[in-house]
Amino acid sequence: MAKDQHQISLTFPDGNARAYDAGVTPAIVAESISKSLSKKAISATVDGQHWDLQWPIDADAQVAIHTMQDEAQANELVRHDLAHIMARAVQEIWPDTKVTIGPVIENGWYYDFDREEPFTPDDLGLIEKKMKEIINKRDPVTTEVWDRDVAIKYYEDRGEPYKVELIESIPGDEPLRMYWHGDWQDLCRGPHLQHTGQVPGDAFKLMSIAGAYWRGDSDRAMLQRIYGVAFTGKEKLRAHLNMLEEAAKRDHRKLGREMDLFHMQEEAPGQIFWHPNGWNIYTELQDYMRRKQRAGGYVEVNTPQLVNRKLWEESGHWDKYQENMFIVEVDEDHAREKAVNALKPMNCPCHVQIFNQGLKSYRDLPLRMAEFGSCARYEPSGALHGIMRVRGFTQDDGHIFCREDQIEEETAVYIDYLTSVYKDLGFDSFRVKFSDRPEQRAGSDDIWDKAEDALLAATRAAGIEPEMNPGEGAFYGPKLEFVLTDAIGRDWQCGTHQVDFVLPERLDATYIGADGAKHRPVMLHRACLGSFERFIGILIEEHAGKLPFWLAPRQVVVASITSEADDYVAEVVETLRVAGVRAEADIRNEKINYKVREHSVGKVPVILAVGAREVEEKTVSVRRLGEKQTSVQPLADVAAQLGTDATPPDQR
RNA sequence: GCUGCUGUAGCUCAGAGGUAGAGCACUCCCUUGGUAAGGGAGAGGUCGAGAGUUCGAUUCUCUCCAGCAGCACCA
Repeated sequence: MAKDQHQISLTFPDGNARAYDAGVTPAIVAESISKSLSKKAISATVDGQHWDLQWPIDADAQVAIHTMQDEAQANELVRHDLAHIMARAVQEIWPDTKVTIGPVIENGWYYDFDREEPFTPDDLGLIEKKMKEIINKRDPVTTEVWDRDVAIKYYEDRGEPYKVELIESIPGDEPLRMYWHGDWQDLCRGPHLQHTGQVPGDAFKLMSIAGAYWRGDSDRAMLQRIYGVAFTGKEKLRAHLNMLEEAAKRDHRKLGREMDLFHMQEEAPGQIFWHPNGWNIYTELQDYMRRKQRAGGYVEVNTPQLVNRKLWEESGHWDKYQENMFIVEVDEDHAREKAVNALKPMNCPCHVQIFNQGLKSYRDLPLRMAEFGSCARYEPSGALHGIMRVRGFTQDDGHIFCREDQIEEETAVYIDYLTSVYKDLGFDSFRVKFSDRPEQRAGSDDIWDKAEDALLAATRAAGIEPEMNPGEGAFYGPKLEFVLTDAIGRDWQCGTHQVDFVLPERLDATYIGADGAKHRPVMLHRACLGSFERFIGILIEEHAGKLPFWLAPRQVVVASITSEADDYVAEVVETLRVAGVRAEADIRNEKINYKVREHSVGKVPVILAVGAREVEEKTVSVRRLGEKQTSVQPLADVAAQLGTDATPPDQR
């Protein structure tokens, strides 16, 4: 025994320390503490790192032993073990299937397979059954560290090319860890549970099958991905499935139909037919944004939809963005050549044209130029999604022409502006991603340093620590992305703020400096909502259709209980309209129950029911959406209150 | 764009190789009813489009279009 037998000191969460032989595993540590802990243990945290019970500890460390009660660690292990168990199940059922990778994700995991035959929804049941069998076997989970070449040889022999490639792409030449779930083996960093029986067999569910490119590269093989969700107990699984069901009810596509907001049809894929109700939201939001922009020191402009290719060639879009552009060729009489135009996919080149008219002075900067710019982009068919990702949309676009040393200040001003807009629209918090220099880029590192520093400094000064998105910036400059999530938690970039050194150069934008010489301005591209279409989609889902009163397309329905109240209904509607409220009458020959149900389903925020009593007393019976309680109040009071509610937040 | 799935009445969905059904919505009639569906009758469909197989296709096959989930791409 040449092994190092020195002692190490392990400190536990309660502050107590104990001495162990070096190389002790958390499993042994747990046993030394108590028999029951040893049984319940699933993993450990060693100096902040999630640690397998079988991994040795070689030096003094802070150690915490985890059980299923430790939600974060337990979820990670359960999901990760299930990924392996699922891969084993799939290979047991279809041995010709090749395995690739299977990471833990939010609420579950996925695993990508390569197999000739596509998996069918029925297969999911089969796989789940097999997985439960594996769990019931309580097969031990074991781990070993292998040399690289041994691992590569092993996978080559087994006909697992993806694993070979994976190993070859792992940098360095450190040894690799292998895990076994019973006889089934996978390359894996770990940690894992101790045996398959530790996975709760009733707290997972396979959700869906989808295609996914190997290594996320659309030039490479399309694999089959199976998604699963898993939790530490079946109640939590049930709660999650329940949440998904509830979220589906908030889907803007469903609510858009139910609230009669918009529709889309085959003849115009990715474009929206706004119905009166939906257009009401849109225009109300646009009116609000226009006021905010004015207050924010922007000048509003408007530029052409259809622009000759010459400008797109100069801007660089013809080269870099052509496949996303709608190109329109016009055969003009007597013309020698066809005129080739493109619907604008962005507004920036047009804004530079306005900037370029006349001479600009340094005194004009920063120049904040805004447009509700309608853009058309030929988005890939598979990218379209309701009104959130469309081919025709309108950005609340803006470009700030400024000096390099104004970037930070303008960014700070912008973040402040965006924050107040989001707050007014019901988003008190949002995520910010910071994307820095990509490999392929224009401009010197010196300029990039300054631009990145300026964006980061302004963001942090606003008290926001952005998520880092390394290498994801545009080729012309770094950017901030403001991200909101939809009903089922998918991320959508709404606001954006980007620095651009390139376009002013390409389109030769200049201003005259204090020194009398021409200088190049920097352009900041920014959109706050992003696009009205996407933002309205997010708004609908965020509020489950129950929009803030001032944005609600139908604010009040005044419903008669008996036809004797019809005249009074008209009077109430008129009073509300005068107070600035969108009110409509419902004097149909229907029961009040029926009317209440219909307008509740239609998400009308306020229903005022009036019958003989209200006519007599000049009152209304107020029922707010989502409340069972009603209250009878004087008409004048209700009109005043609703008039206030209907006032946009910036005008209160 | 890629992989898989889907496309039947305005909506949600049944259905079968022999040219279609339900509920809700819609229209009309009865009902005037106090806060989430009162009753009755009626009308409504080239079964996504095109081609093929078949005596016969909405049903089977192929192509296209659109939608859904995911991937890739992106506001």
